[in-house]
Amino acid sequence: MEIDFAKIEKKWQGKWEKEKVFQVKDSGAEKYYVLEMFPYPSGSGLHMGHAWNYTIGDILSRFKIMQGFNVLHPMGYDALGLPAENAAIEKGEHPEDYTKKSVANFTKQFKSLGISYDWSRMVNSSDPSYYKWDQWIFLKMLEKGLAYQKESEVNWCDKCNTVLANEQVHDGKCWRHDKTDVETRKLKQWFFKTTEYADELYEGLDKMDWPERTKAMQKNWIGKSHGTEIDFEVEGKKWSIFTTRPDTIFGVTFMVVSAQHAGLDELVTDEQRKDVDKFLKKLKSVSEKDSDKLDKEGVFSGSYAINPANGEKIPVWIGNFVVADYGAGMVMAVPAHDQRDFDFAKKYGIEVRQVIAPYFCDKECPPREGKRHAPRTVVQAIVKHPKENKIIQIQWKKFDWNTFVIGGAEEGETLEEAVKREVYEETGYKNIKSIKKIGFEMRSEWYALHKDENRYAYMNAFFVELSDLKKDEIADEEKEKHVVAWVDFDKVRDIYGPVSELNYICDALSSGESAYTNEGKLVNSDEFNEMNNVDAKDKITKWLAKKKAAKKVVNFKLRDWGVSRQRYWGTPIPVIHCEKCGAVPVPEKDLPVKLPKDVKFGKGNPLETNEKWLNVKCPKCAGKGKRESDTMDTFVNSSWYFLRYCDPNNSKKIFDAKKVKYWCPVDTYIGGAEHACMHLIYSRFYVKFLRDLGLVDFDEPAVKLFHQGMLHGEDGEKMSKSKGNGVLPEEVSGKYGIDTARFFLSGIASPDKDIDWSNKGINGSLRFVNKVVDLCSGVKIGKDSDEVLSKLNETVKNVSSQIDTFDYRTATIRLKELFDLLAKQKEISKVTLESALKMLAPFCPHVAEELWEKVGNKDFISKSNWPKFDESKVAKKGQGGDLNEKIIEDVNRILEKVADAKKVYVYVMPFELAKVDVKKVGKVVGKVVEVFAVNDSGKHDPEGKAKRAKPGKASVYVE
RNA sequence: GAGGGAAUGCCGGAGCGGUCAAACGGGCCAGGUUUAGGACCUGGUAGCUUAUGCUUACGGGGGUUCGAAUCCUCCUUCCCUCACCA
Repeated sequence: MEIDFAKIEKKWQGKWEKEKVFQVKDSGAEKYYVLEMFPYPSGSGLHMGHAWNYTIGDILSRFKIMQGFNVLHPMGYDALGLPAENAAIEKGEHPEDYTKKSVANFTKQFKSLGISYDWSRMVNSSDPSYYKWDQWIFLKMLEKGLAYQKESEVNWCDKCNTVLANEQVHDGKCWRHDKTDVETRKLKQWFFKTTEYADELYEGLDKMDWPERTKAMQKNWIGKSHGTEIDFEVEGKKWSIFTTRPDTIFGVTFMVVSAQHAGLDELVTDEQRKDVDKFLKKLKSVSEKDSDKLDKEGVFSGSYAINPANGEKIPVWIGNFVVADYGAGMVMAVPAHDQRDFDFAKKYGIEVRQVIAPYFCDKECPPREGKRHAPRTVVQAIVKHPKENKIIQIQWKKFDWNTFVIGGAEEGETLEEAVKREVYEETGYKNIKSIKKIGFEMRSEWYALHKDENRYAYMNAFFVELSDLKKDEIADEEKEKHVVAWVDFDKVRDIYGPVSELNYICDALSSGESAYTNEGKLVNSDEFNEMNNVDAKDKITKWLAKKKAAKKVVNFKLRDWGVSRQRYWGTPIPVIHCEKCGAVPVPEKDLPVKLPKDVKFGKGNPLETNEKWLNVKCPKCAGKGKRESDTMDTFVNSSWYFLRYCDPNNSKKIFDAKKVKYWCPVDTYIGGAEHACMHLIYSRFYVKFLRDLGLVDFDEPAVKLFHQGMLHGEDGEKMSKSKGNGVLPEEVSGKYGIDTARFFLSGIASPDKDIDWSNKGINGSLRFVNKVVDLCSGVKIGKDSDEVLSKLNETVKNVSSQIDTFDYRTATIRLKELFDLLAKQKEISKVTLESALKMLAPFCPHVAEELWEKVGNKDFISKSNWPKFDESKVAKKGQGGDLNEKIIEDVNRILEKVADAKKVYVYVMPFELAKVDVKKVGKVVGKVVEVFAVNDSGKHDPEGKAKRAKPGKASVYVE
């Protein structure tokens, strides 16, 4: 039988619409809310990639309907935005008309895809009846102090001709124009206080069933960090400096203030003014080109700060690597223990003061209790051969270890002198070319077996170059102790005996000079010396707090959301500026503030070209007023649209709280990962705000989030008009049928992966669909074989859970297997055929409806009940079936392998399975066997041997 | 630099402690059908070899276990996100 895809698609789409198959009521059975991110209706229409995105949700939605849920599956348009306005500028078409046309076109295309949307609930954000509520929320935010205006440096994209939020700046470029540098401008802007919810936005993530990477991205973006605020006095003014490393306070040798800091001027002294101006000028000219590759640069401001820990006076520098609006915009620099500070200090010759010593405790000979020993200073020297690439290894005769040249420093001796002396004493070499310190002083602790005492060493490593091999005979006493050997420099890491600091020394030697950022013991830190630096963080904070110079704080990277845009096609901000009263909110009864149609596009903000709209009376004093001409960021519109779907036509309220309570939160939300830090954070913020207004009773917009992958063209490239690799749903539909394409795409890979379209590949799916059609027209209805029954039940079981977890790929495979088997049968029952068709329905809805009807049904398969499965009908393939039997089988097989065991413990889970017949098990092998039952918490497992016990499986422990 | 994810035949990808490595698709090879092509059907696609057989194989090294593609650990490589956040 041939199938006319175009014909049946039209037929069933018509029927679904006419019979309102997918329209839902706001009550009834258990609800399920499937949502795909609503699209921006562009003029170019939908391509196959879009179609696939929405199909992913459609499959889930249809499945949930058949499972008996009351499914809300709506669609709408995020219709405000720049492209419409740009089209207006380029083609002279009004954004409103452009949008209307695009929406109509999209809707037509959507409908021809046969997706299970309830079109009666469509929302369109460009409709005043929608954006009225954007304005209403704005007023509420204003009321609660969450919307505010401030003059600030903003991100400006020249191509968009408007301001961007921080989230919309990627890599210093505009998120829409990845070749356009974002500039900073000073403007008076409206902000939403997202920071008010920073902590909740951060902490809430842990509890959410969202993809790890999305949660990680959001965490990263919000950037919560615990630290200490330490007060430094700078020229008589208090600066609260944020740091996560209070333990390094004694190592602060300078301060760095951001070159962009607002209070910079006050810090610059007259003598330094010239240098500073020069520096700032240079920064400006560089940042345009390659701001990412900037070196750390700076200039001395002339001011000094007082370190509250020790009263020291330290210089304040101006640097290009400090972020102005994070923390205080000034940092305390500890060059010894922060790489950036280190680089900066080296460049400008500032002191590097060590306050943390790398600490090593010999694992093989750890210090013993009660055997204290006073610390002593020890030097180690890597001595290099004057000509060859070799170094000296001291091989100790009495103890089985090798070292570099090593020894204690004597009273009154400098470290260099000690090195010289030790080299001479141990090796006899007397002409040294250079001595170079390696890394920082260390702390090393071990138990010296031969002396029965603990050693605590202040260890210093040196790199020593000999100028020649002239040497004196060494003392007999030394000769007895060790042998001097030359070994390859490359093997430096292998030639050393059991001394734990080796790796640090070698790393420091090979990487050259750098800051030490790991853990260690405090040094040069007064009363905190020899304390572990991690413990010291808290101790020092408390100590400073007592002096009223510090407090523990939590800091966030997240900034407030700038929502003002200098463009036309957005939601007008409902504010009127009055000379007397300032910014006055438009009274609620006057909402919506509609966009005037009569404006001029081209230069500047179009809203300012309509004088009649612009000039109004102040609602407060009735004096002269001017409307706010900025509009809101379009992410405002998409932050709450999913709530409006629950009650889309309400003209009195934003929505009926009862309806939202029934439907929300969204159960499964599907959309691109690119929104992880924009739309998804904003809508979480909105939900929290609306919750605190008492309008909703949940904390997060969506229970589950799924990021679909992108559908690429056959060449593996992103589908685009310019590349000519786009695939249009209309064409596919005509050639293969939209259902065939759905089935094909479902079967390529997991829907969260990027996949490539393939004209060859779709043939395989066409073959399958034809096979199913042939089966339905040719098969003899009769009885099922056991094999068929088993396969059917197994398939129902698998496919049900696979659709739930978006494992569409495996589900299509199971369906192929099932239909393959059915096609081979002489006869099958009608129930079996129908069940198989039902499972096919979410993937191939039109074909399934058509065949459902062919088989003799009058109703819709889309509304039929999802088949149930019977575990007992699934054949035992050498396993399965009775768990008890299976476990006995398992155990016996294992026991045969471990024939020489004395005693065998068998663990089973869950608890109920303890009824495994012990005798039966033991008899087979003739061994002592004990069976334990284990529950989930590991109880009934006194010896902790059953860690590996898994439900339905036996775990064996052999003695 | 920080965080997240991944590595399995020619390719896309299943498998998530024992039954079982390579399901399922694509590609390729051979045979059948066919005037030919397409479509369709059958078999093959690590090696020995042609059998209801053995060997080698799940990025690499260690480990846990009676047993590891699967769990732990280190390393290598790749992808994504944020990156001077103190």
